[in-house]
Amino acid sequence: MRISQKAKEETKERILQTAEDLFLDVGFEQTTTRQIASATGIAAGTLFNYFKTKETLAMSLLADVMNNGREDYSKRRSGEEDFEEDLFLLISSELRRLRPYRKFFGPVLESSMSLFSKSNSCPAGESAREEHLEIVRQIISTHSLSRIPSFISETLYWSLYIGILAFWAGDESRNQEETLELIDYSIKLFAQTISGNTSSSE
Amino acid sequence: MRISQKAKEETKERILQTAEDLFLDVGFEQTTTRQIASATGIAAGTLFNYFKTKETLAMSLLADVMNNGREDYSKRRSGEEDFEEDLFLLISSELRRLRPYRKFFGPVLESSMSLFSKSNSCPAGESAREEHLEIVRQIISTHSLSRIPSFISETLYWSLYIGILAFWAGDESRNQEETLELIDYSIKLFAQTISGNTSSSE
DNA sequence: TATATAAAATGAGCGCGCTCATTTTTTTCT
DNA sequence: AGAAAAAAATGAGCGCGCTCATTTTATATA
Repeated sequence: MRISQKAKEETKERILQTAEDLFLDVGFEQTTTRQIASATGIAAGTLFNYFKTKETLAMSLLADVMNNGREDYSKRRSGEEDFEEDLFLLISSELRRLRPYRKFFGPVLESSMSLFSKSNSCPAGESAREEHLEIVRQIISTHSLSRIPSFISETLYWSLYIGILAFWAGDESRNQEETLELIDYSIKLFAQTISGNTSSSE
Repeated sequence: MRISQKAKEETKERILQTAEDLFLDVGFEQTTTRQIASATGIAAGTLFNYFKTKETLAMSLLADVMNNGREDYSKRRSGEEDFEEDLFLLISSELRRLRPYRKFFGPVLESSMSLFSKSNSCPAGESAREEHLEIVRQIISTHSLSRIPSFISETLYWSLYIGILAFWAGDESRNQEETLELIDYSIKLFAQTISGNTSSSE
């Protein structure tokens, strides 16, 4: 059992590596699961013993990368940041890691971390979202008190966050400066809402 | 040419009607293009002479409905509304019309009006977005002056708007009260950003 | 080591969205 | 009306993601 277990792990790694290469090379949609399988040296059907869907495979790849980004964030964080700096550090840490995968990021996340679909049956995507949101919750609770329902603040945050990712994926401005600007505004906006100083009609 | 033109229009209408029935009955993904074709009384391939993709067909359906919503908005608008009321009227008018299609709204919009993909080659979706944004631009320009770059305000708005639609599509609270709450907060949030009273760090 | 059992790999094949060479229908021209 | 040209409908077939009955391999038991 020991040997086989290890072998399986290795195969899974090999699939991920092959898929990454192909996705980067020819894109997500253009890469077929048969290509991935044969380049890995396994049968077409075997791939699906390791990953339920092509989507899941890709998301698994990207979730890993985003996890790394979140680890970077934890390490870089000094604890002295204010609310907005803290959020900025989180998001920019993720984006830094995601940079090489920008090319096929859009198509994958569209369906995997999408705003729609209650349970999209892609556990990697689900947990990536949950872990990201958990950090955001912590940032909120350490830095301020939210007077608004948590389902509201989470939905608002996730909308803005996905919006940032989407914009970033297609941002052709030099060094993605426009993305940085968008992040700034998004965070400022979110901070204001969270802190509850709604200026009109209450 | 006259006769055939009219016949084509009718066929297109019949396809749309059949598709609507099937999408409502069994859902978007569960309905096959072959089903739609045969229920309409045309060959499988013929359907694609009228609509480039299954997606386009569905989006065409929904874009129509959203156009109606926007017409409702224009009619209901008194001109006395303030900025936030005006936006609320726009969004709620659309949602009222979309209500019957909530069931298959999510899956379709996910790919058709998505935040990702620069040009998704679904003209109906593209123009629905453009027309919606045009109204928003007008609302902004009549009610206030925006001090922020327009690509920022549009991106922010669209993120929030898509977030609302997504939440709404899955909102099981009585009368979608939670959606109303989300709309309120989203608009308030957007209004603050637009008006430029960013309270911190400038 | 031989046998029984469980785990993993396999690839033919399904149903899907969609294409395109061919056939059928409609329009135009004399 | 009949022939030529243009437009539209057709359905066999492609390549895709994915399934599943079968075969192959690894493990446990004696």
